[in-house]
Amino acid sequence: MRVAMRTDYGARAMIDLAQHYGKGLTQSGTIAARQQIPESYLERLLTSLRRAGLIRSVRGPSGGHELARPPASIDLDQVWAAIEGSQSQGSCLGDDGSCTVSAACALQDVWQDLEEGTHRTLRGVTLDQLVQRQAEREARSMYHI
Amino acid sequence: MRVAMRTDYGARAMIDLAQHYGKGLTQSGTIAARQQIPESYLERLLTSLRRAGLIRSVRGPSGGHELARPPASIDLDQVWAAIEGSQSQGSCLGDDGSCTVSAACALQDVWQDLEEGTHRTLRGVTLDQLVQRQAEREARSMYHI
DNA sequence: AGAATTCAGAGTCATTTGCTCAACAATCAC
DNA sequence: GTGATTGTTGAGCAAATGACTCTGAATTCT
Repeated sequence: MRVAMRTDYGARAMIDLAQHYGKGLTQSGTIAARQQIPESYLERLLTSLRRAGLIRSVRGPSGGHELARPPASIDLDQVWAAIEGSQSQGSCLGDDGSCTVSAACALQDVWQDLEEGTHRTLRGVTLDQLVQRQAEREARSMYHI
Repeated sequence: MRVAMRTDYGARAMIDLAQHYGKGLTQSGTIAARQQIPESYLERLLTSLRRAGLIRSVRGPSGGHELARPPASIDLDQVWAAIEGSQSQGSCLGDDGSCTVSAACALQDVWQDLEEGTHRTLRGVTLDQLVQRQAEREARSMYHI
């Protein structure tokens, strides 16, 4: 039950784009270098993010990527959904969401609570909040050195 | 980010044992049949649960398993820990819990929040609560038929 | 035309999952 | 004690997943 690498990659890429929002396009290679993400893997993630309508991409020389909307209007729940995709079903739960063993399975409620809790945690955490937090942290770490 | 099959199996097995708490030992084959879990796989899970001190096992003919403590004193967080084991690290987080990319990574807080939220959801959901819920659900489904 | 960049699909390699098998150890009935 | 019955352990396997790469397009700028 841990966060997948690609979700972390995707989130970091989005934060990177948020940090440069309004300053034109950013190329995948640049993001990959800054965030230490394998480039060819990142491109694949950017595709998912674009399909979800979170970023806009331009090809050709001097092409790149940028956020499709302002950082304040994008939260981690959207990023999560874009990347984690539609692969969420809980164990004893079938595709329709009901328990495959017992219709009275009390566990399905708990597993659903878990998922809802995840969404609740991620929802509301916007990219600009993260950019701001990051800036604060960096400033604070300066003093520590 | 979904609940692993074995966690669901383990939880169901524990509920099964809770339903028969105080009525002596229950054999793995019986649990496997009732909960529709592959028996040889279940035995392996029961070992984990026993190592965690959640159940007590007796071998030999008329052997079996039973809860080591009353169902009210065991919650899903303990079951989770027993089965999910010690394999929790979040993406950009190294073994020490700090971000491998940037010490100022704002994401690590979020990922940690996710994990804490999971524990918070599971903690307090005791086996006897689940048994009770299950009974209520079954009673309700009787009326529906 | 040619270079730089994104886009798309298949393909690789290692890990994890769900699960089985076989040998072993303990316990009970006789 | 013998043998049947049950739990315990370890090795191991097939399929899925995950992280990542390669190749070859498509697109756009100069």
